[in-house]
Amino acid sequence: MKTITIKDVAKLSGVSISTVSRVLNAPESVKTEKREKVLKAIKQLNYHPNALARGLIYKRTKSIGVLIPDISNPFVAGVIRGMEDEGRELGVNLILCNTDRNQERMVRYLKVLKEKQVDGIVFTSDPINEEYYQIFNEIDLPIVLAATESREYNIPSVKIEDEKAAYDAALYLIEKGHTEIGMISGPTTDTIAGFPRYMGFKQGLRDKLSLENNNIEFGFFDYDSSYKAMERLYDKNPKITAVFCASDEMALGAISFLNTKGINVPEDISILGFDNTKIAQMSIPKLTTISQPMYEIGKHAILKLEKMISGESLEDVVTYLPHTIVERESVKHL
Amino acid sequence: MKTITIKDVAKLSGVSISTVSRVLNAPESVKTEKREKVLKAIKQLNYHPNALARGLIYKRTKSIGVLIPDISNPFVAGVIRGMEDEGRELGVNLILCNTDRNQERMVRYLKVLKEKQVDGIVFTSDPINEEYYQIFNEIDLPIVLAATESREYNIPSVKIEDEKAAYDAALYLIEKGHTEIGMISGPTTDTIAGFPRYMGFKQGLRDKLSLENNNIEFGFFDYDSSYKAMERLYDKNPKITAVFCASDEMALGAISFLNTKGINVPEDISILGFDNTKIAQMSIPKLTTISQPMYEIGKHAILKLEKMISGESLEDVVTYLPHTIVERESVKHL
DNA sequence: GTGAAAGCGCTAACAA
DNA sequence: TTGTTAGCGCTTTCAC
Repeated sequence: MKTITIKDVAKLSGVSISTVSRVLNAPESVKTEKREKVLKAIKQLNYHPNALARGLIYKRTKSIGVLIPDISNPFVAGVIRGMEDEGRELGVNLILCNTDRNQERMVRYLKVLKEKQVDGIVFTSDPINEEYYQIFNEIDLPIVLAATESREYNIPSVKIEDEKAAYDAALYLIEKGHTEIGMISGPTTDTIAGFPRYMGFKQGLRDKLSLENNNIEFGFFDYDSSYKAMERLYDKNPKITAVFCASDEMALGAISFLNTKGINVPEDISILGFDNTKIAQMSIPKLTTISQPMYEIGKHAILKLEKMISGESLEDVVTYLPHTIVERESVKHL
Repeated sequence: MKTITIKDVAKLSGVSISTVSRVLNAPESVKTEKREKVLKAIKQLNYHPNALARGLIYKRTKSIGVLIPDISNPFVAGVIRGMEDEGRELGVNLILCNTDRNQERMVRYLKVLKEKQVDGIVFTSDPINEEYYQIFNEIDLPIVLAATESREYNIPSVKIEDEKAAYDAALYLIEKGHTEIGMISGPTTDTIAGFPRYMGFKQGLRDKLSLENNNIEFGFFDYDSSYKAMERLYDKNPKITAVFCASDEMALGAISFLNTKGINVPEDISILGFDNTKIAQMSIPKLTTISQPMYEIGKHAILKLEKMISGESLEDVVTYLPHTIVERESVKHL
């Protein structure tokens, strides 16, 4: 299968390759008659310009690399969806890379992305440490963080205010009449979704209930660890009437445990989730949850990255998108 | 930020660019001393070979385009996960394209993928019609279908045997003692996940129960339409003791409806799902479901595509991966 | 308005 | 073992 090039088009239409190039890039600069001939030849030969050759000249590939922990995580998938849609709008494609939080793998990906001349990188969802920062630096590509941030290294980012969201979560539960409130938190070593939500929650209770809350157990944002955390929490304090979970999946784990004990949600215990992924609408009961604008986070991240790539200045390096509380069925007003 | 090239490395290490190229591609053919010098220069300059220039010569980019309906669909995400992992193994990257089943969008994507010189395409999850076939033909790139197939056009594909899976689903329910069985099917116009599952199910009941089943309602594989379908089904025949749903999400929709009626799953009515996505493990009750090997489908698709790209012959154009039944809690043995 | 030719960064003969 | 050079497919001066 011979690859057909601009030369073939030129020959068939009886013009020079420059003219063909012109009808591709500045059609008005070519006399109508010739232009038509060229266009016809392009159709006839089913010619597609070679983006590699173009990229070599333009130094822009309209491709960007996306580093994510795992595409099968619904939250991540939601963010990616927003990125892809915005990418289509802007004519850029996404190269997907699952890191599984494996640093070595990330370094390898970054290397091939650099070689493939991607215009930029968006890094999603994971905390940034000194080492990551070094790696980003070395690769020397525009980068934006989506659903994560890095104040100390001043990398552009898009996310919600997690601490405030958790604070609001606490307030919401209090408003609903709860005073004996528990939390299933992510690990506090997680500086994005763990620690800030933990802190925000505690602060909310301190401010409104003047109480130092110790009804907190920990898991890893997933179903199983949360199931067990709920068990511990219930053992520790069965008088709890509401628990705030640091992710929707955790909320489901908690509900599942309570279900085995014959404890009803929300009649006996209220559950408040976090994320508002699709499962929040499909569980029984449907989850009341802190909604993160996953799709918007993705869109904004791409938008911001494009600005960086094209050298525009950013209005704000760190942008916070608003969270909301989506009320469904898992929290009861006492 | 000047892009540094093979020339810079050559100059710094005092050799010709060919030598640099050699240490990159056939290190043993270069004398140790020079090789070390070159390697040192590469490190020092933080040089990354330009994959565009390479691709221009090799006619191979180690990138492949992935056309999916929607990444936020957990089934699709599972398949993509498998593809990406296999891709990493083989050193190829995935360019993600959400089509939302929009043909125009698909055509545009295919065009830019062609221009970007991807080595091949994997098309996921949607039925193929005459028009699609034409489009694929025109683009003239190796293509494999994942979780879909096209017998008439003989396009290589990887999926399960949907009809047999649905047949097995019917048999399973019968084995569990059910005789009054319903189904919530996808649209029969869907030639992949709709019609075959519908047919397989009916055939199962015919073979084992000698009965022409009419307890079938239709939805679009999603929660809401299935919720309503379950309502219709229950109105039509409240004596049903089991229903087979054409997707896990549908199963959840059905369960949700039953729940509002105070009908317990599986005590009063058993529910059998399809897919075995993550939600099947997180619902109450946990879903007994027909498991599709999403991850494996993805891996195999990439493997097969790579074979086509490298000109190897395929053992089988159409490959069927085995499905299994994962027993959890939503089906009761009568 | 159009064509010839240089050059993007690299690999692969071909010489030496 | 190494260097020189042509050429991958394209855009872009620079003449005409």
